[in-house]
Amino acid sequence: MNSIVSHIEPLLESAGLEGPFVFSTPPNMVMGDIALACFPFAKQLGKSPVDVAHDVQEKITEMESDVISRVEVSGPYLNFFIERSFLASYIMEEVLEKGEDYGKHLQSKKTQILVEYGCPNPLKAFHLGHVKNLITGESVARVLENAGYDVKRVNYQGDVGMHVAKSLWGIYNVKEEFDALEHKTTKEKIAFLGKAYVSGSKHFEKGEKEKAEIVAYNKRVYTKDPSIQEVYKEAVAWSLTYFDEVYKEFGTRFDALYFESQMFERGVEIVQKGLKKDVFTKSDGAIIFKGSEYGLHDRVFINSEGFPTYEAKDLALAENHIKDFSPEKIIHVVGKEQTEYFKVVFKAMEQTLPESVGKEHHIPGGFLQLKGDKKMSSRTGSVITGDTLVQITREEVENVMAESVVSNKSVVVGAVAMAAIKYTTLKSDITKDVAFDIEDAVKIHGESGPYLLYIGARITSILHKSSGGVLADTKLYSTITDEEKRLLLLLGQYPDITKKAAETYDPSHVARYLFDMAQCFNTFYTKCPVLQSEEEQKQFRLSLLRCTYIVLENGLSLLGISLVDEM
RNA sequence: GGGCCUGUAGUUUAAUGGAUAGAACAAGAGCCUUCUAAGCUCUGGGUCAAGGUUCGAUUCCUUGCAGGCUCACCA
Repeated sequence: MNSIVSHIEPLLESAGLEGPFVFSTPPNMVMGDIALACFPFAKQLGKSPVDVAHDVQEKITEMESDVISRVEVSGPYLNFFIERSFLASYIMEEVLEKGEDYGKHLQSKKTQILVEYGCPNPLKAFHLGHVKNLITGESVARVLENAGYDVKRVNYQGDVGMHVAKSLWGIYNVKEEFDALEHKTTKEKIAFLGKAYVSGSKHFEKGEKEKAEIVAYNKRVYTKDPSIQEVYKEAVAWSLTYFDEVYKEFGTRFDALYFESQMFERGVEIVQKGLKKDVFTKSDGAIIFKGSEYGLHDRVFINSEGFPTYEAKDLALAENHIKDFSPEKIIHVVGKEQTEYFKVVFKAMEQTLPESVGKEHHIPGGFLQLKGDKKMSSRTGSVITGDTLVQITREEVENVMAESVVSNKSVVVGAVAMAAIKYTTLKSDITKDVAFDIEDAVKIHGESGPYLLYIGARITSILHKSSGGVLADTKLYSTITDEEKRLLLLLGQYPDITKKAAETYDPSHVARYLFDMAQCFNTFYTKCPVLQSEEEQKQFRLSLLRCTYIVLENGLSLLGISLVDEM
């Protein structure tokens, strides 16, 4: 739309209007292709919006234009009808010419953005919340790259802290089991660690004695007590190996991995230094930052034991981010429950790390709410892990594909399952909670990943049967149907959508757009036969298919979803 | 209790202050001798409540109601 509009604007200006012009899409395609509301001009010209619309319509109708076939007035709106052959050649040429670059943008200068996401905790299960975060973070990164930013993916993993202590307690509680796992598979090791954590957590809440033991483990981790190093390091290594597999499976990778244990000492230093400058204050043996003086709330940065809290470690992390890269922005894709936390930490950071000012941003991710509207917790042990989700989804896909004969079926099943999971995660506003219903997540009908993959398979199938032949020819075809026009208009909007997604750090715009586009394609598909039509029309439609495929592929790649040839 | 956020069909959701609030699922009725029916077509059903600002409010403001998150030694 962006580009087509640039052909309409001069007409409006010669009709006496002053920009900027804000165009929209009429509610119904019968009314027109592109709309302009005349409210803003009413004041300028001292007339009612309806009169303005009529005036302009009259003037534009008198002008010669290859772009506009006619203009209609509907109340205060001007509705433009684009010349169909112009629309077709204009959009199709651009899409075909740019190919995988269609919908990409350039920034005037190369700006680096750090995107932090992932952030699982070693020694703890990789549950659905992590899956959501991983998928979302990767997609945000891709959307920003597509918008011309130099994106660096960073991950911060919590290898120290109470959760680790709980797991260690659980491990030592059944140490023989742990030892026996040495040569077993990663999956078995991880299952064990998950259980150890649950066991530690339960005992932590239950008994005072166990609680004290766990707190002692926490201290031993911090003080690098030699007696636990071997087990601790081994268990962390298991987790990290597993995470690598998960990252690969979900199609993500990181430019840098940071660990909480690395931020420990520097975190203390920063806070101690800040204490001398009165950035922090002592309170009940702890060192706190008085967020309350800034309309926020107070937080402990170093506890009364002298250990840094997560807050202090985050200060050190930020320092590392800025030292290791040269970001203009650092985006933390983290759950929205940490919104208030980040406000306080960023405020403290303004003073401990002045170069961070204006760079740190928190993108609050919604929760993954289970159907029973309970926030999922890995404490209860009744969690669904990422592996389980993938497994259940695969089974669902296999059911549907029971009859179909495709080559390399298990690969297709995997791709379709992954598309289903990713699409469900990304289709709604990033900050909103995703109501997670396992039935819904594995959905492969309606607004879903597989629906999108399906149109890709349909297109591939037709192109395959079209007796080959490269169709570089974007021959103009004069009789373009309504379905074709609608599809063309949508294809033309794709670059606007990717831009909006980057501006709002929200890939869901792309997800929903692709669904609209796919719906539109399916209507075209049922109404407009391709291979059976006569030569000139067939050529045109084949080109349109290729354009649709390009946009589909580009858009899906921003969501981290790959197409399949058949399904 | 303080702060922050959110309330849209039965469910999950969309809508720079603008046209008849748009979809998906579920429900009901149709469509496969024709490019993949994981599809298409049709039907019913919705803005938490009350005020206010505005030519115009799902959108902005106030109050109420309901829910979520958070508020010192967890991450």
